[in-house]
Amino acid sequence: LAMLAELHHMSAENQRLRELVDQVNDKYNTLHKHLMKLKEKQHNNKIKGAIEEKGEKDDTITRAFLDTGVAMTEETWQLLRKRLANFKPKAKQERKNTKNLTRDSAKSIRDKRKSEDEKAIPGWLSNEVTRLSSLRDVDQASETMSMIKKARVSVRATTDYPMISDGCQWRKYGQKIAKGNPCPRAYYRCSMGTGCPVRKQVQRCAEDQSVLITTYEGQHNHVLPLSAKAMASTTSSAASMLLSGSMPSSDGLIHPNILQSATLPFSQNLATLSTSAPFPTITLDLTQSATTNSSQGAPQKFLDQTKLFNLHGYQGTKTASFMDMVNAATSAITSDPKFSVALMAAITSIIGSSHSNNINGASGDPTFQ
DNA sequence: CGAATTTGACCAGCGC
DNA sequence: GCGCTGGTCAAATTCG
Ligand SMILES: [Zn+2]
Repeated sequence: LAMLAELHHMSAENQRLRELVDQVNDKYNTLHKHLMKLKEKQHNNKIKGAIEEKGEKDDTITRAFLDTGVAMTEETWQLLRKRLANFKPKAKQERKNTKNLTRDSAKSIRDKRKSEDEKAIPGWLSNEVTRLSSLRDVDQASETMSMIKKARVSVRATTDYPMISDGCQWRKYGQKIAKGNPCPRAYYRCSMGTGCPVRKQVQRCAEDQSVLITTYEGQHNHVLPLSAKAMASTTSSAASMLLSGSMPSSDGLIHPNILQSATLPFSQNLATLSTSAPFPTITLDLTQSATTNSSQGAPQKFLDQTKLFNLHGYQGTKTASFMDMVNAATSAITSDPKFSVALMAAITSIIGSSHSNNINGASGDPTFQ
Protein backbone atom coordinates (compact mmCIF):
# COMPACT_ATOMS: atom_id res chain seq x y z
CA LEU A 1 0.00 0.00 0.00
CA ALA A 2 2.72 2.37 0.97
CA MET A 3 4.48 1.55 -2.24
CA LEU A 4 1.32 2.28 -4.15
CA ALA A 5 0.90 5.61 -2.48
CA GLU A 6 4.46 6.49 -3.17
CA LEU A 7 4.06 5.45 -6.74
CA HIS A 8 1.09 7.70 -7.00
CA HIS A 9 3.01 10.49 -5.52
CA MET A 10 5.88 9.92 -7.84
CA SER A 11 3.69 9.90 -10.88
CA ALA A 12 2.05 13.09 -9.78
CA GLU A 13 5.38 14.71 -9.31
CA ASN A 14 6.44 13.36 -12.64
CA GLN A 15 3.49 15.00 -14.26
CA ARG A 16 4.26 18.24 -12.58
CA LEU A 17 7.85 18.16 -13.64
CA ARG A 18 6.80 17.47 -17.15
CA GLU A 19 4.60 20.52 -17.11
CA LEU A 20 7.42 22.53 -15.74
CA VAL A 21 9.64 21.35 -18.48
CA ASP A 22 7.04 22.27 -21.01
CA GLN A 23 6.75 25.71 -19.59
CA VAL A 24 10.46 26.22 -19.50
CA ASN A 25 10.66 25.01 -23.00
CA ASP A 26 7.97 27.41 -24.05
CA LYS A 27 9.73 30.23 -22.39
CA TYR A 28 12.95 29.23 -23.98
CA ASN A 29 11.34 29.24 -27.36
CA THR A 30 9.78 32.58 -26.68
CA LEU A 31 13.03 34.10 -25.66
CA HIS A 32 14.72 32.61 -28.60
CA LYS A 33 12.19 34.16 -30.86
CA HIS A 34 12.74 37.39 -29.05
CA LEU A 35 16.34 37.29 -29.84
CA MET A 36 15.71 36.53 -33.45
CA LYS A 37 13.28 39.31 -33.83
CA LEU A 38 15.65 41.60 -32.09
CA LYS A 39 18.27 41.02 -34.64
CA GLU A 40 15.78 41.46 -37.38
CA LYS A 41 14.50 44.66 -35.94
CA GLN A 42 17.95 45.97 -35.47
CA HIS A 43 18.58 45.42 -39.09
CA ASN A 44 15.32 47.10 -39.90
CA ASN A 45 16.12 50.01 -37.70
CA LYS A 46 19.34 50.50 -39.51
CA ILE A 47 17.48 50.60 -42.75
CA LYS A 48 14.92 52.88 -41.25
CA GLY A 49 17.64 55.18 -40.08
CA ALA A 50 19.07 55.40 -43.51
CA ILE A 51 15.68 56.17 -44.90
CA GLU A 52 14.99 58.77 -42.30
CA GLU A 53 18.23 60.45 -43.04
CA LYS A 54 17.29 60.66 -46.63
CA GLY A 55 13.93 61.99 -45.65
CA GLU A 56 12.06 59.48 -47.64
CA LYS A 57 8.77 58.48 -46.15
CA ASP A 58 7.07 57.14 -49.18
CA ASP A 59 4.21 54.77 -49.05
CA THR A 60 6.12 52.71 -51.49
CA ILE A 61 8.89 52.25 -49.02
CA THR A 62 6.51 51.24 -46.29
CA ARG A 63 4.92 48.94 -48.73
CA ALA A 64 8.26 47.43 -49.49
CA PHE A 65 8.85 46.84 -45.83
CA LEU A 66 5.51 45.22 -45.48
CA ASP A 67 6.17 43.07 -48.45
CA THR A 68 9.37 41.89 -46.92
CA GLY A 69 7.39 40.72 -43.99
CA VAL A 70 8.50 43.50 -41.72
CA ALA A 71 5.87 44.80 -39.41
CA MET A 72 6.05 48.47 -40.19
CA THR A 73 3.01 50.11 -38.75
CA GLU A 74 2.13 53.76 -38.83
CA GLU A 75 2.63 53.81 -35.13
CA THR A 76 6.20 52.86 -35.61
CA TRP A 77 6.68 55.67 -38.01
CA GLN A 78 5.01 58.12 -35.72
CA LEU A 79 7.12 56.93 -32.86
CA LEU A 80 10.20 57.38 -34.92
CA ARG A 81 9.22 60.85 -35.95
CA LYS A 82 8.29 61.77 -32.44
CA ARG A 83 11.53 60.53 -31.10
CA LEU A 84 13.43 62.38 -33.70
CA ALA A 85 11.51 65.57 -33.20
CA ASN A 86 11.73 66.00 -29.47
CA PHE A 87 12.57 63.96 -26.48
CA LYS A 88 11.00 64.70 -23.15
CA PRO A 89 11.90 61.94 -20.73
CA LYS A 90 10.77 61.47 -17.15
CA ALA A 91 8.26 63.43 -15.10
CA LYS A 92 5.31 62.09 -16.99
CA GLN A 93 4.70 59.29 -14.59
CA GLU A 94 5.17 61.51 -11.60
CA ARG A 95 2.74 64.05 -12.88
CA LYS A 96 0.27 61.36 -13.63
CA ASN A 97 0.55 60.00 -10.14
CA THR A 98 0.00 63.36 -8.54
CA LYS A 99 -2.90 63.97 -10.81
CA ASN A 100 -4.45 60.71 -9.98
CA LEU A 101 -3.91 61.28 -6.34
CA THR A 102 -5.58 64.64 -6.37
CA ARG A 103 -8.42 63.34 -8.38
CA ASP A 104 -8.79 60.36 -6.20
CA SER A 105 -8.66 62.27 -2.99
CA ALA A 106 -12.38 62.67 -3.23
CA LYS A 107 -13.03 58.99 -2.84
CA SER A 108 -11.45 57.16 0.01
CA ILE A 109 -11.55 53.77 -1.57
CA ARG A 110 -9.56 54.67 -4.56
CA ASP A 111 -7.24 56.68 -2.36
CA LYS A 112 -6.48 53.61 -0.43
CA ARG A 113 -5.94 51.74 -3.62
CA LYS A 114 -3.51 54.28 -4.91
CA SER A 115 -1.44 54.28 -1.80
CA GLU A 116 -1.32 50.55 -1.96
CA ASP A 117 -0.20 50.80 -5.51
CA GLU A 118 2.66 53.04 -4.68
CA LYS A 119 3.83 51.12 -1.70
CA ALA A 120 3.21 47.63 -2.89
CA ILE A 121 6.21 45.68 -4.05
CA PRO A 122 5.53 42.91 -6.50
CA GLY A 123 5.88 39.79 -4.49
CA TRP A 124 7.34 37.42 -6.98
CA LEU A 125 9.71 40.06 -8.18
CA SER A 126 11.13 40.65 -4.75
CA ASN A 127 13.68 37.92 -5.15
CA GLU A 128 15.04 39.34 -8.30
CA VAL A 129 15.03 42.78 -6.83
CA THR A 130 16.99 41.72 -3.83
CA ARG A 131 19.44 39.96 -6.06
CA LEU A 132 19.82 43.04 -8.14
CA SER A 133 20.22 45.18 -5.09
CA SER A 134 22.88 42.89 -3.81
CA LEU A 135 24.67 43.37 -7.07
CA ARG A 136 23.97 47.04 -7.44
CA ASP A 137 22.74 49.95 -5.43
CA VAL A 138 19.44 50.20 -3.72
CA ASP A 139 18.87 53.37 -5.65
CA GLN A 140 19.42 51.53 -8.85
CA ALA A 141 17.02 48.87 -7.74
CA SER A 142 14.29 51.35 -7.01
CA GLU A 143 14.99 53.05 -10.27
CA THR A 144 14.73 49.72 -11.96
CA MET A 145 11.38 49.26 -10.33
CA SER A 146 10.10 52.56 -11.60
CA MET A 147 11.49 51.75 -14.98
CA ILE A 148 9.79 48.40 -14.91
CA LYS A 149 6.52 50.20 -14.49
CA LYS A 150 7.27 52.12 -17.62
CA ALA A 151 8.59 49.19 -19.55
CA ARG A 152 6.26 47.37 -21.83
CA VAL A 153 6.20 43.98 -23.35
CA SER A 154 4.04 43.43 -26.33
CA VAL A 155 3.29 40.04 -27.76
CA ARG A 156 2.26 39.38 -31.29
CA ALA A 157 0.32 36.20 -31.61
CA THR A 158 -2.21 34.69 -33.89
CA THR A 159 -5.69 34.38 -32.52
CA ASP A 160 -5.57 30.63 -32.48
CA TYR A 161 -2.42 30.58 -30.47
CA PRO A 162 -3.12 28.44 -27.39
CA MET A 163 -1.80 31.05 -25.03
CA ILE A 164 -4.59 33.48 -25.76
CA SER A 165 -5.63 33.37 -22.17
CA ASP A 166 -2.52 33.85 -20.14
CA GLY A 167 -4.04 32.55 -16.95
CA CYS A 168 -4.59 35.91 -15.36
CA GLN A 169 -7.93 37.43 -14.66
CA TRP A 170 -8.40 40.60 -16.57
CA ARG A 171 -11.20 43.02 -16.18
CA LYS A 172 -11.86 45.25 -19.09
CA TYR A 173 -11.92 48.91 -18.29
CA GLY A 174 -12.03 50.57 -21.64
CA GLN A 175 -12.15 50.26 -25.34
CA LYS A 176 -11.25 52.75 -27.98
CA ILE A 177 -11.06 52.73 -31.70
CA ALA A 178 -7.67 53.54 -33.05
CA LYS A 179 -7.49 56.26 -35.61
CA GLY A 180 -5.89 54.30 -38.37
CA ASN A 181 -7.77 51.06 -38.41
CA PRO A 182 -11.27 49.80 -37.80
CA CYS A 183 -10.28 47.46 -35.03
CA PRO A 184 -10.88 48.73 -31.54
CA ARG A 185 -8.26 48.51 -28.86
CA ALA A 186 -9.26 46.98 -25.55
CA TYR A 187 -7.78 47.91 -22.20
CA TYR A 188 -7.58 45.37 -19.44
CA ARG A 189 -6.43 45.48 -15.88
CA CYS A 190 -5.38 42.59 -13.72
CA SER A 191 -8.13 41.76 -11.26
CA MET A 192 -6.47 38.97 -9.38
CA GLY A 193 -4.97 41.11 -6.69
CA THR A 194 -6.27 44.21 -5.07
CA GLY A 195 -4.48 47.06 -6.63
CA CYS A 196 -2.43 45.02 -9.00
CA PRO A 197 -0.84 47.55 -11.31
CA VAL A 198 -0.56 45.29 -14.30
CA ARG A 199 -2.33 46.47 -17.39
CA LYS A 200 -2.62 45.02 -20.80
CA GLN A 201 -4.06 46.25 -24.02
CA VAL A 202 -5.17 44.04 -26.81
CA GLN A 203 -5.45 45.10 -30.38
CA ARG A 204 -5.63 43.17 -33.52
CA CYS A 205 -3.39 44.09 -36.31
CA ALA A 206 -4.80 46.22 -39.06
CA GLU A 207 -3.21 44.40 -41.94
CA ASP A 208 -3.56 40.90 -40.68
CA GLN A 209 -6.63 40.53 -38.55
CA SER A 210 -5.62 37.12 -37.40
CA VAL A 211 -2.83 38.64 -35.38
CA LEU A 212 -3.45 39.93 -31.90
CA ILE A 213 -1.04 42.33 -30.34
CA THR A 214 -1.23 42.30 -26.58
CA THR A 215 0.90 44.72 -24.65
CA TYR A 216 1.66 44.11 -21.01
CA GLU A 217 2.75 46.79 -18.61
CA GLY A 218 3.84 46.55 -15.01
CA GLN A 219 4.56 43.74 -12.65
CA HIS A 220 2.17 41.64 -10.66
CA ASN A 221 1.43 42.45 -7.11
CA HIS A 222 0.36 39.05 -5.95
CA VAL A 223 0.97 35.37 -6.39
CA LEU A 224 0.13 33.99 -9.75
CA PRO A 225 -1.43 30.65 -10.51
CA LEU A 226 0.87 28.29 -12.27
CA SER A 227 -1.00 28.65 -15.49
CA ALA A 228 -0.32 32.34 -15.49
CA LYS A 229 3.28 32.06 -14.59
CA ALA A 230 4.50 31.21 -18.04
CA MET A 231 3.39 34.38 -19.69
CA ALA A 232 4.07 36.52 -16.69
CA SER A 233 7.58 35.29 -16.23
CA THR A 234 8.22 35.55 -19.91
CA THR A 235 7.10 39.11 -20.08
CA SER A 236 8.83 40.00 -16.88
CA SER A 237 12.09 38.50 -17.97
CA ALA A 238 11.74 40.27 -21.25
CA ALA A 239 11.13 43.51 -19.42
CA SER A 240 14.06 43.00 -17.12
CA MET A 241 16.17 42.16 -20.09
CA LEU A 242 15.12 45.31 -21.79
CA LEU A 243 15.68 47.39 -18.71
CA SER A 244 19.00 45.88 -17.92
CA GLY A 245 19.95 46.65 -21.45
CA SER A 246 19.11 50.30 -21.05
CA MET A 247 20.13 50.68 -17.45
CA PRO A 248 23.90 50.52 -17.46
CA SER A 249 24.19 54.05 -18.74
CA SER A 250 22.51 55.08 -15.52
CA ASP A 251 21.02 58.40 -14.50
CA GLY A 252 18.66 58.80 -17.34
CA LEU A 253 21.10 60.39 -19.69
CA ILE A 254 20.23 57.71 -22.13
CA HIS A 255 20.44 59.20 -25.51
CA PRO A 256 17.06 58.85 -27.12
CA ASN A 257 18.45 57.82 -30.39
CA ILE A 258 15.70 55.93 -32.02
CA LEU A 259 18.11 54.21 -34.17
CA GLN A 260 19.98 52.92 -31.19
CA SER A 261 18.07 49.88 -30.27
CA ALA A 262 19.65 47.51 -27.86
CA THR A 263 21.80 44.97 -29.53
CA LEU A 264 21.58 41.39 -28.51
CA PRO A 265 23.64 38.65 -30.05
CA PHE A 266 22.48 36.02 -32.49
CA SER A 267 18.85 36.42 -33.25
CA GLN A 268 16.61 36.45 -36.24
CA ASN A 269 12.90 36.73 -36.11
CA LEU A 270 12.18 36.12 -32.50
CA ALA A 271 11.87 39.20 -30.40
CA THR A 272 12.26 42.83 -31.21
CA LEU A 273 13.58 45.07 -28.57
CA SER A 274 13.37 48.75 -29.16
CA THR A 275 14.75 51.19 -26.64
CA SER A 276 12.46 53.60 -28.30
CA ALA A 277 10.88 56.47 -26.46
CA PRO A 278 8.63 57.21 -24.74
CA PHE A 279 8.33 53.72 -23.35
CA PRO A 280 10.93 51.11 -23.87
CA THR A 281 9.16 48.23 -25.47
CA ILE A 282 10.10 44.73 -26.31
CA THR A 283 7.89 42.83 -28.69
CA LEU A 284 7.81 39.11 -28.95
CA ASP A 285 6.56 37.54 -32.10
CA LEU A 286 4.70 34.31 -31.65
CA THR A 287 3.02 34.38 -34.98
CA GLN A 288 5.26 31.99 -36.84
CA SER A 289 6.80 30.27 -33.92
CA ALA A 290 6.20 26.60 -33.51
CA THR A 291 6.34 25.39 -37.05
CA THR A 292 8.91 27.15 -39.18
CA ASN A 293 11.65 27.97 -36.82
CA SER A 294 15.05 28.06 -38.35
CA SER A 295 16.25 28.75 -41.79
CA GLN A 296 19.66 30.18 -41.15
CA GLY A 297 22.87 29.42 -39.39
CA ALA A 298 22.82 30.89 -35.94
CA PRO A 299 19.69 29.33 -34.48
CA GLN A 300 20.84 25.86 -35.19
CA LYS A 301 22.37 25.52 -31.79
CA PHE A 302 19.16 26.55 -30.24
CA LEU A 303 17.08 24.22 -32.22
CA ASP A 304 19.19 21.30 -31.22
CA GLN A 305 19.02 22.36 -27.65
CA THR A 306 15.30 22.70 -27.88
CA LYS A 307 14.91 19.28 -29.35
CA LEU A 308 17.09 17.94 -26.65
CA PHE A 309 14.85 19.65 -24.18
CA ASN A 310 11.78 18.07 -25.59
CA LEU A 311 13.31 14.67 -25.62
CA HIS A 312 14.44 14.81 -22.08
CA GLY A 313 11.27 16.40 -20.97
CA TYR A 314 8.97 13.89 -22.51
CA GLN A 315 10.68 10.69 -21.63
CA GLY A 316 13.03 11.10 -18.73
CA THR A 317 11.49 13.56 -16.32
CA LYS A 318 13.85 12.90 -13.53
CA THR A 319 14.94 15.88 -11.56
CA ALA A 320 18.47 15.14 -12.64
CA SER A 321 17.63 15.42 -16.31
CA PHE A 322 15.65 18.53 -15.59
CA MET A 323 18.59 20.07 -13.91
CA ASP A 324 20.76 19.04 -16.79
CA MET A 325 18.41 20.77 -19.12
CA VAL A 326 18.44 23.91 -17.11
CA ASN A 327 22.18 23.85 -16.97
CA ALA A 328 22.41 23.28 -20.66
CA ALA A 329 20.08 26.15 -21.32
CA THR A 330 21.89 28.52 -19.06
CA SER A 331 25.28 27.54 -20.37
CA ALA A 332 24.08 27.83 -23.91
CA ILE A 333 23.08 31.42 -23.42
CA THR A 334 25.88 32.63 -21.26
CA SER A 335 27.19 34.52 -24.21
CA ASP A 336 24.99 37.38 -23.09
CA PRO A 337 25.12 37.86 -19.35
CA LYS A 338 22.07 40.06 -19.22
CA PHE A 339 20.04 37.54 -21.05
CA SER A 340 21.18 34.79 -18.81
CA VAL A 341 20.31 36.83 -15.77
CA ALA A 342 16.85 37.43 -17.03
CA LEU A 343 16.30 33.84 -17.94
CA MET A 344 17.65 32.69 -14.66
CA ALA A 345 15.24 34.93 -12.89
CA ALA A 346 12.42 33.51 -14.91
CA ILE A 347 13.43 29.93 -14.34
CA THR A 348 13.92 30.42 -10.66
CA SER A 349 10.55 32.06 -10.39
CA ILE A 350 8.98 29.05 -12.05
CA ILE A 351 10.88 26.54 -10.01
CA GLY A 352 10.17 28.38 -6.82
CA SER A 353 6.48 27.90 -7.32
CA SER A 354 6.56 24.18 -7.84
CA HIS A 355 3.72 23.69 -5.43
CA SER A 356 0.18 24.69 -6.27
CA ASN A 357 -0.10 22.77 -9.47
CA ASN A 358 -3.22 24.50 -10.48
CA ILE A 359 -3.73 23.83 -14.13
CA ASN A 360 -6.56 26.14 -14.72
CA GLY A 361 -6.57 26.36 -18.44
CA ALA A 362 -8.97 28.88 -19.77
CA SER A 363 -10.31 31.88 -18.07
CA GLY A 364 -12.22 33.63 -20.75
CA ASP A 365 -10.17 36.11 -22.59
CA PRO A 366 -12.88 37.28 -24.87
CA THR A 367 -11.54 38.29 -28.16
CA PHE A 368 -13.38 41.48 -28.56
CA GLN A 369 -15.63 42.18 -31.45
C1' DC B 1 -27.13 39.52 -6.16
C1' DG B 2 -22.25 40.26 -6.98
C1' DA B 3 -19.07 40.54 -10.64
C1' DA B 4 -17.76 41.68 -15.19
C1' DT B 5 -18.59 44.28 -19.42
C1' DT B 6 -20.26 48.11 -22.10
C1' DT B 7 -20.05 52.58 -23.39
C1' DG B 8 -20.27 57.48 -23.25
C1' DA B 9 -18.12 61.06 -20.43
C1' DC B 10 -14.03 62.96 -18.95
C1' DC B 11 -9.28 64.42 -18.79
C1' DA B 12 -4.51 65.46 -19.91
C1' DG B 13 -1.14 66.00 -23.67
C1' DC B 14 -0.12 67.72 -27.85
C1' DG B 15 -0.18 70.06 -32.20
C1' DC B 16 -1.94 74.01 -34.37
C1' DG C 1 -7.44 78.58 -26.74
C1' DC C 2 -9.33 74.82 -29.62
C1' DG C 3 -9.81 70.45 -31.20
C1' DC C 4 -8.13 65.93 -31.60
C1' DT C 5 -6.51 61.67 -29.50
C1' DG C 6 -5.08 58.11 -26.39
C1' DG C 7 -6.24 56.55 -21.96
C1' DT C 8 -9.26 56.08 -17.89
C1' DC C 9 -13.57 56.38 -15.11
C1' DA C 10 -18.02 55.05 -13.77
C1' DA C 11 -22.91 54.58 -14.40
C1' DA C 12 -25.72 51.48 -16.59
C1' DT C 13 -26.24 47.07 -18.13
C1' DT C 14 -25.46 42.29 -18.74
C1' DC C 15 -23.76 37.93 -17.07
C1' DG C 16 -23.39 33.88 -14.14
ZN1 LIG D 1 -1.86 40.82 -11.26
